[in-house]
Amino acid sequence: MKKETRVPKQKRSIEKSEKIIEVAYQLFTDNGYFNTSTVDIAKAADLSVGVVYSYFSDKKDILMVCLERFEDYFMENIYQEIRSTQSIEAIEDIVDITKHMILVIVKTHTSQKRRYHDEVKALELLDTDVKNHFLKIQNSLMDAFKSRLSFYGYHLSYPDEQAFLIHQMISGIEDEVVFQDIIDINHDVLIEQCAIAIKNMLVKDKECQ
Amino acid sequence: MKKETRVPKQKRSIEKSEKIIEVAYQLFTDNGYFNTSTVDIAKAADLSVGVVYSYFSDKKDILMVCLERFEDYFMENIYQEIRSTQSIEAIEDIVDITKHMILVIVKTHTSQKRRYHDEVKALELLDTDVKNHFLKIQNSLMDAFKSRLSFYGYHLSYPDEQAFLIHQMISGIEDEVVFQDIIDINHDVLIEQCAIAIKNMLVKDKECQ
Amino acid sequence: MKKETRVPKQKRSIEKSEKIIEVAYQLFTDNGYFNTSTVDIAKAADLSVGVVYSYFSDKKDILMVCLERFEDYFMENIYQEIRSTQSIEAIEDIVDITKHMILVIVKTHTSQKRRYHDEVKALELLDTDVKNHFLKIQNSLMDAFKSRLSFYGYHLSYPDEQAFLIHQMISGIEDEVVFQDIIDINHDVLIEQCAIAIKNMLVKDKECQ
Amino acid sequence: MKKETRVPKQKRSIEKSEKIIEVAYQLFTDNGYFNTSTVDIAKAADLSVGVVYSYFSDKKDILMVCLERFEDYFMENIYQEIRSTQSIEAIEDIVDITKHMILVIVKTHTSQKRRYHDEVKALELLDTDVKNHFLKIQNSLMDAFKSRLSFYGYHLSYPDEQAFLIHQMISGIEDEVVFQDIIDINHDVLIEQCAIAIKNMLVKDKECQ
DNA sequence: CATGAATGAGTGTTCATTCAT
DNA sequence: CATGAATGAACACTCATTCAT
Repeated sequence: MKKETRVPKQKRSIEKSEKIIEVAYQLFTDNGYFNTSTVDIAKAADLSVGVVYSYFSDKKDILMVCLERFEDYFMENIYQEIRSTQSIEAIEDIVDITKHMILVIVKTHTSQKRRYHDEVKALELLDTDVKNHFLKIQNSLMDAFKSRLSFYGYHLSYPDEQAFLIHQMISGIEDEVVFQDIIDINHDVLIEQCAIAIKNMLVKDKECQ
Repeated sequence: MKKETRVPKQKRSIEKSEKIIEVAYQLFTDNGYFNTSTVDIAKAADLSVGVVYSYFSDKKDILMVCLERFEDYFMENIYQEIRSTQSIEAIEDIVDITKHMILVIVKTHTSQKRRYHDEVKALELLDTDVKNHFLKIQNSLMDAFKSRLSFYGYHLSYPDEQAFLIHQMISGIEDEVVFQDIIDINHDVLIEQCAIAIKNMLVKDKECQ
Repeated sequence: MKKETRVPKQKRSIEKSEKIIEVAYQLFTDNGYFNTSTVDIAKAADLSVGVVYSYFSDKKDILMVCLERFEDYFMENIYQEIRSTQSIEAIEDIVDITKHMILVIVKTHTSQKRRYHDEVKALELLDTDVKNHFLKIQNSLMDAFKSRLSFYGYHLSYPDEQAFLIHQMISGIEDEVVFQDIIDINHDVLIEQCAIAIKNMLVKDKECQ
Repeated sequence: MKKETRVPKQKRSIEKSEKIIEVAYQLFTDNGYFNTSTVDIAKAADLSVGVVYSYFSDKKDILMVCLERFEDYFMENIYQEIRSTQSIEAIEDIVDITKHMILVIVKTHTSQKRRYHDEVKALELLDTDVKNHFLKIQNSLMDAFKSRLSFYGYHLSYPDEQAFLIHQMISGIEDEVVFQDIIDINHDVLIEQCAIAIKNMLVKDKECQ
C-alpha cells in the first residue's frame, strides 16, 4: 500500500520537499508532532496538501525524514568532535575521552524542545519505523564510540552487550541532563561516574606486548 | 478539584472495582490501552458506564490503578526474593547477588504483553502522572537495591547518580530480554556484564576493619 | 407523574427539608444551579439522596422553593420599606417615592451572585414553572407599587400596561445596577430618569376636588 | 487561538455554508438549539460533519451566524421603515413615529418560534458571545432610534440612560406582543403608553435659532 | 422509612488521507 | 500535475432519578 515517494529528481521538486521538511521540523518542535496537522504543514510551506502527499507517503514519513536529518547532523557532530580530539596528542585518561563523548551527545540534544523529544521517544515505542530508526542511531553511535576507543587502543570485551549498556546509560544521561527530571542528581558526577563505569568495561588492545 | 475516586466503601463495591480493574487490565494487555474504550470496560465487566465512573475519575485513573497493582506485585516479588536470598549464608560474590536481582526484575516483567508495555512506556513520556508513577517505582527499586547491597556490606559512593545509571542499565535489560529487539545480544552475557559494571561501582563498608 | 411532596408534618421532617433548602440555596449561589447536583445537595445536607427526593419531587422543585423563599424575603423588604416611608409626613415629590422604591428593589438583589442570577433568569425562559414564579413576583411587586402610589393619591391610567412597562424598566435597572454590563450608564441618572418616566404616567386621584 | 471560520473562499463553499446556516436555522427554530445536534445539521444539509466544522468552529458559531443573519434582516427592516416614513411630509405627532418604530420591531420578531427565541434569550444570559451580540443589537437599535428622533428635531436629555430604559420597555413589549404571556394586557394600549412615555423623555432641539 | 448504588442515552469534535476537478 | 474540499468513525464523560435492599 505504501507509495514510493521521496524521490524528487527535479530542482524545483527538491526545493519543495526541502521546504516541507524545514517547515515541518519547525512546526514539530514548536507545537509538537501530534499538534501539527498535515494541513498545517502544507499551509506553512505554502503548498497544497496534495503536493505534500506527493512527496511524502505519510505524516509519519515527514517525521522520519526530519529524524534522519537530525541524525545526520547529530552523527556529523560526533564525528567532527572525534576527529578534533583525536588530533590532540596526549590524552591523559580514557575517562576524559569518554566524558567528552557524553558531553558532545548531550550538547547536540540541547537544541530539541521537550515536547517534541518526548513525543518522538513515545513514537519510538509505538511505531516500528521510528523504533528501527533509533536502533540504527544506537548502532552508529556505538560504532563511533567503539572505533574511537579502538583509536586509543581500547576495546570492549563483549562489544554488543556492553555497548548496549553504555548506550542505555548515555541515553539516560542525555535526557536527564537536558530535561532535569530528578532534582537530586548532580550532572557532573553523573557523567563522571558513567565514564568510570565505561572505563571499567575496557580492555587494552594487544595486552601481551 | 479532582474527584475523589477509588474509595469504595461497601464490600460489594470493592468487588465491583476489583472486577473493573481486572477486566480493564485484561483489555489493556489484550487490545492495548488506546484501543480500549471506557464502554468496552463497562461492558466486559457487565456494568454500566456510570458505575465505572463512580469508582474511577478517568480512563487514565483506571490505568493508574492497574499500574499501581502491577507495581505492588512487582515490588513484592523483589522483596520476597531479597528475603529468600538473604537467608543464604555464604554468597560467593556480589556479582551473583546483582545478577539475581536483575533476573527477578526481568522475570516479573515477562507477564506483560508487548503492546501494553510499549503504550504505557509511551504514556510515561506523554503523561505527567504516569511519569511520576515510574519515577516512584524507580526510587523504590533503587532503594531496595541499595538496602540489599547494604545488607552485604556494600554501598554506592555516589548513591543518586550511580543508582540512576544502574536503573538505566537494568530497565534497558528488562525490555531487551523480554522483547528481544536486538538479535546480536546474548542475554546471559548482558546480565553478567551489567552485574560486573555494578560491582565496580561498589565500595565495601567500613573498609579499614 | 408529579409526586406530592413538600408537605412535611413532623418537626424532624421540617428540620430536614429546611436543611435541604438552606444547603441547596448556598450551593446554588456559590456554584450555580447547573453545577450543583442533587447528590451534592444531599451530601451537604448530610442526608441520603432518597430523603431529598422524598421532600422534593425534583431538583427544580428545590430551586422553586429557594425562589419562593427569596421572594418572601424580597417582598417583605418592599413592604417594610413602604411602611416605614409611609409614616413620613411630607413627601416632597412622587419622584422621590419612586426612586426610593427602585433603590429598595435594587438593594435587595445585591445579595445574589451573578451566575445564580443569570441561570435563574435563563430558566425563567426555559421553564414554565420558573416563568410563572416570576410572573407572580412581577404582579406582587406591581400591586405593591400601585397601592403605594394610591396611598399618596396617585394612580396609573392604564394600570396593567403601564405597570408592565414600569416593571420592564425597573427589572432592567436592577440587573444593570447589580451587574454593570454597560459602562456608559450612570446609575443615579438611570434611576432618576426612570422615576421621572413613571411620574409622567401618573394621574392624581379625584382630580376635580 | 480561535479558528478562523466563516471565511469561505470558493463560490461553491458559500453555497454550502449558506445551506448549513439555512438548515441549521430551520432545525433550531423547529426543534430548539439544544435539541439540535451538529450531526443533525450535517445530515439535514446533506453534508458530512467535517464539512460543517470546516465552515464553523463550533455549534455555537453556527448559532451566532444565524443570530447575525437575523440581526441584519432585522436592522434592515428598521432602516427601511425609517426611510419610508421619513419621506412623509407631515408627521402629526412624535408619538406616532415612536409607535410605528415599535410596531416594526414587533412585526420583525413575529417570524421567530417561541422555543428558539427563549433558548436564545437564555443563552444571552448564559453565554458571553451571545450576550455581546445582543448588546450590539441594542446599541444599533437605539442609535437608529435616536437618529430618527434627531431627524424630527428631537433628542434625549440623557441619551445613554434613557435609551436603556426605552430599550427595556420595547424589548418587553416585543416579547409580550409576540408570545402573549400576560392575558390582561391590551397590546395597543401597551404600545401607545410606551410611545407616550418615550415622548415625555424627549427634548425639542433648539430649532428656531 | 431510609439508603445510595446503578442507570445509559446522548454529543461535540478531530484530522489523516483521498480523489474529483 | 496540482488542488484542497470532503470524509465520518470514534469516544470520554455526566447526572437526574429510581428502586432493591
